[in-house]
Amino acid sequence: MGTTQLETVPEPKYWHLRTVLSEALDSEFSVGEILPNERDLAARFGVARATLRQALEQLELEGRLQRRRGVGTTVAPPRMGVSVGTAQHAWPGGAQDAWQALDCALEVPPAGVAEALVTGSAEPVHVVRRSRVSHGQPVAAELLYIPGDSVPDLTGIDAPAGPARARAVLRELQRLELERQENAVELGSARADDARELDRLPGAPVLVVTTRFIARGRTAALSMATYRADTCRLTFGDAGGVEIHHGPTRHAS
Amino acid sequence: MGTTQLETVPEPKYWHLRTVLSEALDSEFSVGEILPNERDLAARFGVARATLRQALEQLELEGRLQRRRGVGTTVAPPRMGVSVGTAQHAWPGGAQDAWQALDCALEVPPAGVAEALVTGSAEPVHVVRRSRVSHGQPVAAELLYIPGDSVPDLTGIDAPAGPARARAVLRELQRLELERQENAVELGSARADDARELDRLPGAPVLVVTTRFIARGRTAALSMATYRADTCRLTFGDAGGVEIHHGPTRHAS
DNA sequence: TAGTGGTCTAGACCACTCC
DNA sequence: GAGTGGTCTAGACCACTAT
Repeated sequence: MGTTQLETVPEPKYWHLRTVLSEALDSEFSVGEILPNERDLAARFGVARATLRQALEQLELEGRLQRRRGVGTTVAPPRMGVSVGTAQHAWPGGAQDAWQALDCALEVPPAGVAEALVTGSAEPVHVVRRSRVSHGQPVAAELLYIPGDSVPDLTGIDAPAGPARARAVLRELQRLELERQENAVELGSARADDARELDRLPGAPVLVVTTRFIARGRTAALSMATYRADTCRLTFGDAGGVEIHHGPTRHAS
Repeated sequence: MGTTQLETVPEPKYWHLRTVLSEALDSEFSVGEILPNERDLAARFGVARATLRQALEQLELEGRLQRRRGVGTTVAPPRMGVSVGTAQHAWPGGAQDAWQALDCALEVPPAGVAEALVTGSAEPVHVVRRSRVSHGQPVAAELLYIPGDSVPDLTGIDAPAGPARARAVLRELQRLELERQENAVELGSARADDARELDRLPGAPVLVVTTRFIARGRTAALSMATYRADTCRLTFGDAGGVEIHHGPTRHAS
C-alpha cells in the first residue's frame, strides 16, 4: 500500500480519443472544416474504425461534429439558441411564432396523448403538423393534438386538408382564453418521419418538448415537438442567453 | 414505372429490432423485470451481438431500458418529472430547493463560464458543488460559479471548506436582489466526475441545464447542472405535468 | 467463479454524394 | 466510379456483480 499509482484506471480508448480529438478541435480546426475520413483517422491513432467511430459519436452527441454520409465529418458551429418559453406564452399559430403549419388530419392519438387530453381513448382529434426553421435549417418537427371541442366552430368546415386547414384550426384555437401552459423536456430518438424532416437518420437524438395548453381548466391542446439535439440549445424564459462554449474554437472566414 | 414497391427501403436491422423489442416491452414485460442476456437475445433474433446492442442503446436512450454491467438489462420505470423552473425563481439554497450542497472551492472557471460572468478570465470564483436526489436516487450534479463580488461579505470567512462553507456562500447570495434568471437546456455527455456521482459510466447522455442568475444588471451566479437523461423528464413552469408514456406497460407488483 | 454488460478488433458490404 | 459515412459480422478479452 501507499504506492502512488498513476493511471490506476485505464480509461477506455474511445473516451481518451474523444478527449484528444476534442482538444484538437479547439486548437487546430475551424468551424466548417472537414476532418480526415474515418479510415485514415483510425489508422493515424492506431485503433479499429469502430473504436474511432465511438469517439466521433460522443463528439457528435455533444454538438461538436457533424457527420454526413457520402460527404464527410465537419466541425460543427456552436449550437444555436432556440426559444421555447416566451412569445409562446400564447396559443400556437399566434403572431408569428417561428412555426410553419404543414397540414392537418383527423386521427386517433396514441394512448398516452389521449390520456393527457381528456377525450375518450378512441376519439379522433385534429393533428396539426408544423415545422420550425431557424438560421436557414430545420430544427424541429411538431405534432399538435387538438380535441374537437377545443375548436367547436370548425366542425363543419372542409378546408382542403393542407396548410390552409391547419391554419384554420389554429385560428379557431385563438378564440379560447389560455390559462397557462406546462412544458417538459426529455431525451428521445427521432422517428423515421421526424428524422426525414430534420434531415437526420432515424434514431438521431432529439429533445422532445411536450407542452400542455390549458384553458377552461382542461387541456385544450397538446404539442409534442422534437428538436435536433445536436444543433439546438433550448432556452426558457426570456433571452437567447449566452454562449457557453468549449474553448478557443475559431471560425472559418 | 407504376409498380407499387412494398418495403422499398430495407430498414436497418437494429432499427427494426428496436421496434420489435419496444413492442415486446409494452406487452410482455413489467417494470423492473430482467431481460435475457445480450448473447441469448442476439441468438434468438439471429443477429450479431453488436447489432442487438445498437437496438438496446436506442431503447436505453429513450428511457425504456436500464443496463448495469455485471447485473443485466431491466425494464426501466417511466421517467420521473423533475422541476427546474419554479420554486427556483429564487436564489439557489433558498427554502429547501431539492439540492444538497457538498463543498466549495475557489477556482478559475473554464473560459466559457468566465465569459458569461463578467470577471476577468483568470479571476478565481467560488465553485459550489451540489447534488440533487429524487425518489431515492441521484438525478443531477451541479457546479455553481459565483464571482467573489456577488458575496462581498464573505471574503474574510474561513469556513472548513466542506458543506459548511458551501452553505455560507449560498446564504450570502440570498442578500442580493434577484432580478431574473435565464435557463437553457442542451444535450451533453457526462464527464468522469459527474458520471461517478450519477452512478453512470462516463459519456452517458445528460441534459445540461444552464442557469444565469441576474442581479444588479449583471450575472451574479451561473449554474451548470447535469441531469441523467435516461431517468429524467425536466418540467418547466409549474406542475410536474402528465405522463406521456408509450403504451400499456404494466408494473411489477 | 460464473455470468453479465462494456470495449475492441479486422474485416465486409451497403447507401449516399459528388465529380 | 471514387470516396464517404452507416451497417453488420464473429469473434476476443476486460470490468464488474453476485454467489
